Amino acid sequence: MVCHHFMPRDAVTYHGRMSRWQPDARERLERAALELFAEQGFAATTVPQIAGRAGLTTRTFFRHFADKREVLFGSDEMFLQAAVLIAEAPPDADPAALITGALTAFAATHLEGRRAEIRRRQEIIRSDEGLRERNLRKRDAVSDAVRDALTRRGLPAVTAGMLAGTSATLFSVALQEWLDSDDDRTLAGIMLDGMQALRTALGSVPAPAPAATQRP
Amino acid sequence: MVCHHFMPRDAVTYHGRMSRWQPDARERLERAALELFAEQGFAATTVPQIAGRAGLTTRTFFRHFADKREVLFGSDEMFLQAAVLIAEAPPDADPAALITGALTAFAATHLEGRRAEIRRRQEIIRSDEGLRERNLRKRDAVSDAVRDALTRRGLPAVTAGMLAGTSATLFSVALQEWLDSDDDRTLAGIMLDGMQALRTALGSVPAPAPAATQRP
DNA sequence: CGAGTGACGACATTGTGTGTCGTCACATTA
DNA sequence: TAATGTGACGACACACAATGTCGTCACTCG
Repeated sequence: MVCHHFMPRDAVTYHGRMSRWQPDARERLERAALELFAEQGFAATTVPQIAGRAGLTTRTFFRHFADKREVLFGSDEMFLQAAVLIAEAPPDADPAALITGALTAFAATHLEGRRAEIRRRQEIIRSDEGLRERNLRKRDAVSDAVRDALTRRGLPAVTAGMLAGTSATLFSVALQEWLDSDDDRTLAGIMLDGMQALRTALGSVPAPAPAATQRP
Repeated sequence: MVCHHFMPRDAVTYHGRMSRWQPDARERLERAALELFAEQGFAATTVPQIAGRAGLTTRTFFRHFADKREVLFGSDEMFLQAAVLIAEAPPDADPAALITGALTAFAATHLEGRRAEIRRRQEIIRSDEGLRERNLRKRDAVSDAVRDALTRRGLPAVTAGMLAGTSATLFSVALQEWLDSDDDRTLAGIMLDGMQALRTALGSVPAPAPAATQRP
């Protein structure tokens, strides 16, 4: 019953009319969460803390993000664009080249050049089990999208699944290597190297006998 | 302050001395959870319900499982045995054959022949977002173990990472195909097919020019 | 000017997960 | 046989996550 009739907190800078609330609620929540996670860790910060720092309520936090983890992955729809690149490529392109092409293009657009920033984010994710799970889920969503794109191109289900999974692996391994390295190797370069490494490791043997039966 | 001095519920069958509590608490919890999940879905069943059906308390449930999801993955340490197979193989074996060998051996030991049972479990997992996440996390743990095993064999980091990720993908894709199919194809066969499909999809082109630059 | 919409605050409630303590069967040792 | 762990569990309390519901207000659009 006690409605405080909130006026927007001190309006230091505003142009035009004043809304009842400051805009950018979602972005404010993301920033506040990132700060608090860096300061005291993910598990130790509560949703009320995040909302409080953003000048909002707990309920509003959950209106913008499905759960506490999601605030770190909220602006990640862009990852699905890799699948779009594959779907829109010329229909006769080689699948493997398609994948490395989409991945390197995506890297050049969104990742390349901001290694420090991404490294900080990855550090937070690595620090918490739940966040690692969510990260895997996001990766899997992209893999699913890639698989569908490849399937629509006429590839058989198993092939599409294997290629999609491989692309997710390639992205993940290359990203980790890129973040761990101190020199200025380009992410795209690491990706090409990774793909080549897999090719040689896999192609070295044309699948002879049913492999040494190593049963205990 | 009200301790009920619980004696074990009706001891219909028991041999030897009677403990204060029935044994197999963990197994009882797993069975009760599986039943309830099948009856009313994962999200709709609460931990108190599970514990109640098992004749235990909520607190005891969380002594055996870290969270509600884990009750479905509790007896999965066996998956790590795939990594052991790889680590113990002769040091000069081919990495790719090593992976398919370990995977098919594992499948033959634990999966092959109980498709219906595994299908029921997978159905529950597929029905809930949180369970899918946890499933991915388990898969990733195996992948990590495989990567370490390959690294200890002297493979470079990127190659080990790519091969480990590929093995996880292969397992996942093959398992899904196996569960979806009605005929009696063997899981090991599907795995070999999947590996071959990836090989041809990847090896078909020796990486010519830097791939058609498909930048929007 | 009046109805609709959308974003938010306020409040209540359920469920998850944890800390803490007491109880008792069992094993160990004196 | 008696004293002393130890381990598994019940009982209780509690913080926090997440959701449902309602009221308030600014902003539209007719």
